[in-house]
Amino acid sequence: MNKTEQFLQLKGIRVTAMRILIYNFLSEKKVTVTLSDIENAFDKADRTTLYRTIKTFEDKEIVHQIDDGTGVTKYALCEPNCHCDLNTDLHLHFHCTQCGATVCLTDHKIPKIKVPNGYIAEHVNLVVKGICDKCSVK
Amino acid sequence: MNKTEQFLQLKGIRVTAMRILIYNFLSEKKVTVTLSDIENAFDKADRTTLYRTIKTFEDKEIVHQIDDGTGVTKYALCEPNCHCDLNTDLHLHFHCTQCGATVCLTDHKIPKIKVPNGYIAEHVNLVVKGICDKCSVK
DNA sequence: TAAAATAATGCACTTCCATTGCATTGATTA
DNA sequence: TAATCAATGCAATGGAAGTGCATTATTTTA
Ligand SMILES: [Mn+2]
Ligand SMILES: [Mn+2]
Ligand SMILES: [Zn+2]
Ligand SMILES: [Zn+2]
Repeated sequence: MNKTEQFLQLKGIRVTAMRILIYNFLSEKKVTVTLSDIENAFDKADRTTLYRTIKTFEDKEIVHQIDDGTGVTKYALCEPNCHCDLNTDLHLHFHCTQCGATVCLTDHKIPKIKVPNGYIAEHVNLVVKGICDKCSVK
Repeated sequence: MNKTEQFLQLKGIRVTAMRILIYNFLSEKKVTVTLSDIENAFDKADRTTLYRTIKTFEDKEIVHQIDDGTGVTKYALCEPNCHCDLNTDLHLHFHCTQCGATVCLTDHKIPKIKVPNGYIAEHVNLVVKGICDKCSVK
């Protein structure tokens, strides 16, 4: 049993071929991926299975969702010390309008946001759009 | 010719019955609205017309879009000194998870966000989720 | 180990929202 | 008034997310 399999088991989910494949696919990626990206990478597999696999990963805090405003949900592996559940230590996300890539800026935390009296802030989503490092040097 | 009609003409679009109605509907609202909200308010009108009216308003910077992460696009009238085009003076948006309302916090500007070297920030979308003032007092 | 229980997968179908083509109606201008 | 151009209405499309149910695989337990 290798690292990936051990990790999945530790997270309390059954270790299946599909889950290992998807997990490894995500860990090789430097950027966030959509369900379609996964579909294209595993065209033999059914979309529903991929969809449910990613949902399971989400539930178990293996991946987190990113809503970058493009209308398509992006996913990325959580960092070892990620606390998606607690909504603390939230990093920001960057969407490149040139190449379309969305990346986690894991060590750029979201600053404290002030809200008016009476409002209770529970969660913050912050997406910066612009040109990424790879596109800006071209 | 009243205020609304003058305003629309000033923005360089034809003054039609539908546009006046939708503009007034938006200006009476304290919160952002969805296309469905407008549909429900004007059930005699065709959805496409409402859709295109709001798109025209957007192009002419009469309204701005808000993506609050619910998956449905919200719209709100721009403030008199709104610069949606320049991406300057961006205010933040608040989405109440209790009543579902999304509001513009027009005098809560988005703080300067640092991005890594090589990245060029052009636009920032910031949505705070939580409990709004009306819901928190209940 | 075999049977029973539980979870994962695959297929078909649905829902929701955004968007477009095209014909028609209405407004503006020459 | 006729010609022109924009707004409206209808029908259809497309993309993405989500669900019900039968089948297959994995795990439990007797
Ligand atoms: Mn992230
Ligand atoms: Mn706003
Ligand atoms: Zn890029
Ligand atoms: Zn509320």
